[in-house]
This record gives sequence, structure tokens and C-alpha cells, in this order.
Amino acid sequence: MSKATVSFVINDRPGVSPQARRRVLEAIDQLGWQPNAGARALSTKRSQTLGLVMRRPPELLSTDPFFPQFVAGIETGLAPLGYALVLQVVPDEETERQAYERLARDGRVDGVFLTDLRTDDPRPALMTELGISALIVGPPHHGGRVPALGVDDGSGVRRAVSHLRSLGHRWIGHVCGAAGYVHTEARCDAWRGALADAGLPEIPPVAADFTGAAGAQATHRLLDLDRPPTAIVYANDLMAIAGITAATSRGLRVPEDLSVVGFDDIPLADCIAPPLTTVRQDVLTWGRIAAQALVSLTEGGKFQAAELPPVEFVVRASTAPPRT
Amino acid sequence: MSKATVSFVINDRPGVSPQARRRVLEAIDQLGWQPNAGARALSTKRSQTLGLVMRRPPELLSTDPFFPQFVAGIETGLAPLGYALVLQVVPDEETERQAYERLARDGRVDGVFLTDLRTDDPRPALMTELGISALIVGPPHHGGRVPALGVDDGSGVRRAVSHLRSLGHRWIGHVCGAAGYVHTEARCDAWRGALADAGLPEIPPVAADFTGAAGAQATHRLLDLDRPPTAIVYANDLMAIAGITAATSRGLRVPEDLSVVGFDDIPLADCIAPPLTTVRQDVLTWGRIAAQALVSLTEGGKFQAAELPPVEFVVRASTAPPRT
DNA sequence: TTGTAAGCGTTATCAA
DNA sequence: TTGATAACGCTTACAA
Repeated sequence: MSKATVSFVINDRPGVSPQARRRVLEAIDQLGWQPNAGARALSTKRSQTLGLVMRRPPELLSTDPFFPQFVAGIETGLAPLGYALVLQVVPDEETERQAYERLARDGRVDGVFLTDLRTDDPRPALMTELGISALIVGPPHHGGRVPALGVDDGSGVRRAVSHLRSLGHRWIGHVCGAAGYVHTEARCDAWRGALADAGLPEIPPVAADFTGAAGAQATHRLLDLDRPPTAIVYANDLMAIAGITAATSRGLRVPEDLSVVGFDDIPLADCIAPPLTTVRQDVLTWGRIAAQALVSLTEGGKFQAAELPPVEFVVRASTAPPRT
Repeated sequence: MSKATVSFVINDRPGVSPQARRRVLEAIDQLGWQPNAGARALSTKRSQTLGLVMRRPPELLSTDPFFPQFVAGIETGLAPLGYALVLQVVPDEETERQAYERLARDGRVDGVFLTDLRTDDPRPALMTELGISALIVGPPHHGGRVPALGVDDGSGVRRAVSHLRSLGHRWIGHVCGAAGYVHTEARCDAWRGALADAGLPEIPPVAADFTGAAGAQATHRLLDLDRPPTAIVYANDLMAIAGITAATSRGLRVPEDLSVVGFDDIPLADCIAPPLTTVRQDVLTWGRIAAQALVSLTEGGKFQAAELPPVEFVVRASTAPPRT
């Protein structure tokens, strides 16, 4: 038995006799042998590892429902393919760049996921410069040729608007996410489009940074208007819940005096009073499909935009017809 | 310049003249060369990579405040040391074992973190069998010789009990975590001890699985007692918030009729009404120190129990003196 | 102080 | 269909 034969067998390639194959497999079984990933990587120049760098402000880390679910989804996509995921969480842009550079230069990863793309994000260019495959998770990056895979952010806000409109609301506020992110822009655009399509007047969206404090503050801003909205759509559940508390503290009742729609459907959305009407994305599936797409990219395959499950609109008790 | 010299320089080892060192560094700088992690791993048989396998029920993934913070903490400990983290999220025990075995056999990691240890957990034995270093994150495992690093779980519950007692509560209920986990046991023991020390009578703790639904159900169980408690301490914030909602739905007011204490201090704890009194752990620091400890273990160092920051007790508005 | 050469555990190339 | 043998990019004796 030569090493070559064994190599052929475990990568089940043609050109080895059935009996030799059987003997190799038996021997492997007896010895409990497993191929060494590092050595293989050295030989093939492929590490069978993908990288995920998450840049998150520490105060948002434990709230963000996206991160853990997405990671779990990636895992379900990667495990059957024998790929591993190396993960890095960084606090700022500088550390973020270093993280990508190290991952690439060390040869630790074959490709990386790019999340939370910012407008004028340097990462797509950096990736082509470093020569590693990348997949944008979210709305496509303008002008770059890095492929992107994201759910249709717009459909969620459109669903929210049409739901509120059907309840009779005509004066709807929006607390959108932090400025500078591609997905925030995409959702804001969708927001304006949805209002226009529905023939509703627009209250300028108030930007907030996804934290509870910002959500509460934005809520007060909207309720302080000369003509306050009868419903508010928030960019995430955390801000929506903080918004409910803020509204309640002003003596308003939700949903009687103010309807509230969240985004994400965190497990808590169901546990508060009133239970939150919100938009749910299947982040787990998103992660799985993203993982498969990125693997196929690193293996030289073409990127094919796979179908992601559409967002779901979950109607609970935080929305009701407006007071007239 | 020979490869050996270069190798000596980048690992800054003695035995190379200052001028040779300078020339090597210059060349490295000019060529933008970086050592390849895989090749180095093959040679040294050390991957400079640590593994974290998280077994989590999918429905808890996006709520668990521990996971993302701990990962971020690990990262801050690992990055300066040039180590990477490979992460795996698995749904059940079988997949969990496979994950550890693959990580070890592939030679992908030098050591792993063991979280959420269960009573009679097979993992400590598996780790010694696989011959890879491991560090238990949480209370120590009975009888094993795998080192453990955890905050004193007891002090949180003791603080909660003494806070409630000082407010005048004498009949305090407890919704503890899922049975079968070492940390649940540890906290339950601490709970009984704290009550005994305070000379308070014990209501049997109700076990719940950390979900909001379970928290609500446990709350109803306690409030259905012939003599319901005037205060309840929960094993996590999610259950506490669900508990508040459950109590409110029965016409009780929090904190006037029922005081509530949570555990974790998730960002939402501050955004609901009433803001939640809770126990905060510095999970970020915990992760950092755990990472450093595990690296030192894999490099053959002795394990030295580092000091973790003590838990903090955060008093907000969900606790008040009992009605008399 | 430096260079040479032998591994590390795979895959890939070629003769046999 | 097989078995040598050379990479892959590093570390580490050991010799110069």
C-alpha cells in the first residue's frame, strides 16, 4: 500500500482496484486513522475553512439576534462539507481590517463572509486585493463585483406598512437603523417606496443605533411632533420594546393609542405586554445557504443566487386600529 | 539568507546576528511576506487554534446573552497571541461529540472550551481520550481533572436573597435553570444555602428551561401556591421578563405585589417597565481570561486559577418592599 | 553565527 | 492499477 493509493481512496477518486480500496478502508478502520487537515491544506493550498468577522459595538453584542443564528446556520451548511468556521469579533474598523488581513495572509481561510456592509465599505476592494473569495451577507454592494446574498429587506417594511394601513393608520413613523449601513439605506428606501405606493404621507425616518436607549429617544422625538404618528415601525425589536416603554411612560397605551411594529422576532417579542407584532427572518436558513454559496465560490464554482425564504410578518397584539 | 535564519528571526530566537536580523526584517517588509499558519502547524504540530463547541437548542440561540459576549471575550484574549478560534454550534449531544472528535482528529485545534457542563457529562473523559487540552467554563466538574474557570455562581443568588430580605421579603420563590446542568445545580445549592443562612423558609425551586414560555409557566406555578411568594428570583432575564408579564396578566403589579429579580442583565432589562433588578456577570472578561488560560494550558503551562471579576448586583425598579 | 537537510502528513506527478 | 518521489512552507537538529 502506498500513500498515493490511500490518498486516492479517501478522496474517492477513480483508478484504484476494488480490492485495494477495500483493504485500505479496512486498515483505516482498524487503525482509527483520520487525515490531518493541516497537511492536506498545505498540499492543496485550501484550508477548508471559512472566516466570519463580526464588527459589533460591545453593548449590542448580547442583544443582536442575527449573529448567533447566522453562525448556527453557517454551521449547518458547513459541517456536512467538512468545512470549519473561524470566527472573529472586533470592536472597530481598524481591528476589522487587520483581522481580514491576518486571516487571508496566514492562509487560514479560503473565503470570508462580509456582514453589515457600510456605504463606501473598504472591504470588497480589500478582499479582491487579498485575493480571497468573499460573500456579502445582505443587500448587494454598489458597483463591486463581490457577490451578495440577502433577503429582500424591503418586503418586511412593505408588509408592515400594508398591515398598518389596512388597520386604518395613515400617519406612520419609522425608527430606522444606524446611518451608514447599506441595509439601513435599503430599508429606508423601501420605507419611502412603501409609503408612496400606499399613498401615505411621509414622516422623516428617525435614525437610531439599534440600542434600547436610542429607540426610546427616537420614540420621544416622533411623539413630540406637532402631529405625532399613530403607529411606529422600528428597525429591530429591541428599539420597538424600548419604544413601547417610552410611549407608556408618556401615558399612551399600546396598541390603543399607538401601534408598534418591530423587526427580528426575538424570543422576547412574545413574552412582553403587549406581545410584539414584528417581522421575522429565517436567519438560520440564510446562514446555511450563505455557507453553501461561499464554499462553492471558493471551490471555483460560479455564484448562483439561491432563493432565500421570504420574511414572515407576525401579527401579535402591539398593533390595532388607530383611535379616531 | 537561509530559511533557518528567517525562521529564527520571525520567532525571535537567539543565535542570529543583528545585521542578519535587520536584513531579514527589511526583506520581509519589502515582500510583504507572512508566514503560513498551516505549514507552521504541520511542523510544530500545534495549530494555534482553539475550539468552541456550543450546544444550544435553536430556540434559545438568539436570546442567550452568554454566547456572543463570551466569544467576543475569547477573541480579545486570543488575538494578541496570534491564536484563532474555530466555532461550532450543534443542536444535540450526538452532533456535539462528533464535533469534538473531528476537531481533535483533524488536528484543527490545540484545545477546546467546554461550556454548559452537564452532570455526568461525557466530555471531560472524551477530551483526555482524544488527548487535547480542555478548559471547563463554569463550575468545576466533579472528580474530573479537567481544569475549570467560572465565576462564583453562588454569590449572585446570595446577593439577590439578601437584597430581597433587606426589603422585607421572607417568602421568596426561585425559578431555576434546566435540570441536569452543573451550573443549575450549583446555583440551586447556593439558593438553598442563602435561604438557610438568612433564616428564611424554602419554597421548592421550580425548574424551567430558560425560555420565556417556561418562565411564564413556572411563574404561574409559584403564584398558584396556597401561599404564593412575594418575590421571585429567576435564573435568567428572559424568564424574569416573561414572569413579569405572567404576573401582570393575573392582575398583580410588579413590584408592588411581586418583586422580580433576573440574571444576566441583558440590554433589554433596562428598557422594559419596570426596569429589571438583576445580576450582571462580566462575561467579556471571563472569556478573555478563559482564552488566556486555555492557551497557557495547551502550551504546556500549568493552569492557574485566575481571578474573575465578581458578579454585580444591579438594583432597578422591579423590586420593592412587599405589601403587608 | 550561518547554511544544509530532514522531517511534518498530505496531494500530485510520473514511471513502472 | 500501483508505487516511488517530489512538492507544499515551515521548524529544527546538526554541520560548517
